[in-house]
Amino acid sequence: MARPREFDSEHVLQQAMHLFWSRGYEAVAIPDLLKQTGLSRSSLYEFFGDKQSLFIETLNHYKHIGDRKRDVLRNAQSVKEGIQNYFTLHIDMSVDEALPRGCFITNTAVSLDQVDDQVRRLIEERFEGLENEFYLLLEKGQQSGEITKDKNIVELARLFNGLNHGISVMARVNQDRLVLSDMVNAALKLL
Amino acid sequence: MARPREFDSEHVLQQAMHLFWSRGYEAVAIPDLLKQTGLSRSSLYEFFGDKQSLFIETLNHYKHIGDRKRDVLRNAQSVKEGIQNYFTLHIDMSVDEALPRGCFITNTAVSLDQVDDQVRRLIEERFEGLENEFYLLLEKGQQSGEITKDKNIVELARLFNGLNHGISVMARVNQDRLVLSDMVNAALKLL
DNA sequence: ACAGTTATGGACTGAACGTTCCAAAACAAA
DNA sequence: TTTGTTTTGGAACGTTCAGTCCATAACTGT
Repeated sequence: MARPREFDSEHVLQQAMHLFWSRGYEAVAIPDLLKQTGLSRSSLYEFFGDKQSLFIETLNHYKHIGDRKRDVLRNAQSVKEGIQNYFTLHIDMSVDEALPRGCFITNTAVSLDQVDDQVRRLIEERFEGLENEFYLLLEKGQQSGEITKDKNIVELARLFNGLNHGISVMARVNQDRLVLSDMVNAALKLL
Repeated sequence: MARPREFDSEHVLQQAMHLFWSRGYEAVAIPDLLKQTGLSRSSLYEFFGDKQSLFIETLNHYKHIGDRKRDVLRNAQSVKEGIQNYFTLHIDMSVDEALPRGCFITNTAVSLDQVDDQVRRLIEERFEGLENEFYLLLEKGQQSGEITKDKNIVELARLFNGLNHGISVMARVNQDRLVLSDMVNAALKLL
């Protein structure tokens, strides 16, 4: 053992994530990261490799946030309640003043042209994963009888997935909770 | 009169728009613009001011594309047909290989944190405008009797607006037309 | 107290950034 | 052909970028 590090890597990832989340990869400069995280230049490169690697680590860090939302779907008592609660939480977080606006994954998806394969796969996986969570819940609903069998639950899962990203985009422009929840209220009438 | 310019500004705007659209403002460098448009450095600065001004001009140029889609809503014979046709065109363009993926306005909205007020207002105006187009069509539908009066058309207009941006995001990740049109098919069952 | 090890601060690098500038080029009018 | 005007090519500007490097600091184990 020797000199101990002066930073907490959870805190560093959190701060770096907030920067990338609000401004995007390109618009965040190393000095911004140093100031926000408190790291020295050497420590950043020593422990996180380079800007790209740190970015990927913050994306992975963000998964925890997404997963906490998905838990609402997984633990739902009913389909309607589950989807309603999921989107309530999604909207709450999208307009939370303590967080950057919208969704880090959605933001990154939009800048996908200039991103390497690892990031691309991460984004694709998260997109597919969310659609699948909606599908699984709807499928359970059909088995329990809550959702009639004539409903096309593949279509519905895809709509909710699309709506999720639509809300994330809207939240960057308009923080009016009512506008966002109106979208959900309309869509819920399909169930 | 003197030396005539060697470029066509429509063509320049078109090419520059494609660059900004696919990569975003930050990721496009001046040399990229010069190469793509064929302009010389001096000509770019002489006629378009600076990078930011050129960006705004390309955003305004893009409005024509959006307006062509909105015409489908404005000229619709029925609500269902209008919205169906709008989204068919929207999806066609979102995955058109001759165009950058998704929607330039949606992309820019996501990077709104680092954009000046002029761009912000332009984006907000386009967002509100599209929601309003949906609303006006739905209102006509209620007057004609196609849409029952018990439907909350404010909610519906907002849902379609959100869906529009959701599709734009999805199209950056997944170019499968079926996935995108499934979203629309599900939502159309609300009418 | 000392030796060994790891973390940190800050100077430094070369490349790329957006922007400016001016001499040369290319035309119209005389 | 010459004069006047505007466009163009390319060099040059200062700044900022991501990333490297090393002497020093700050600890642990002996």
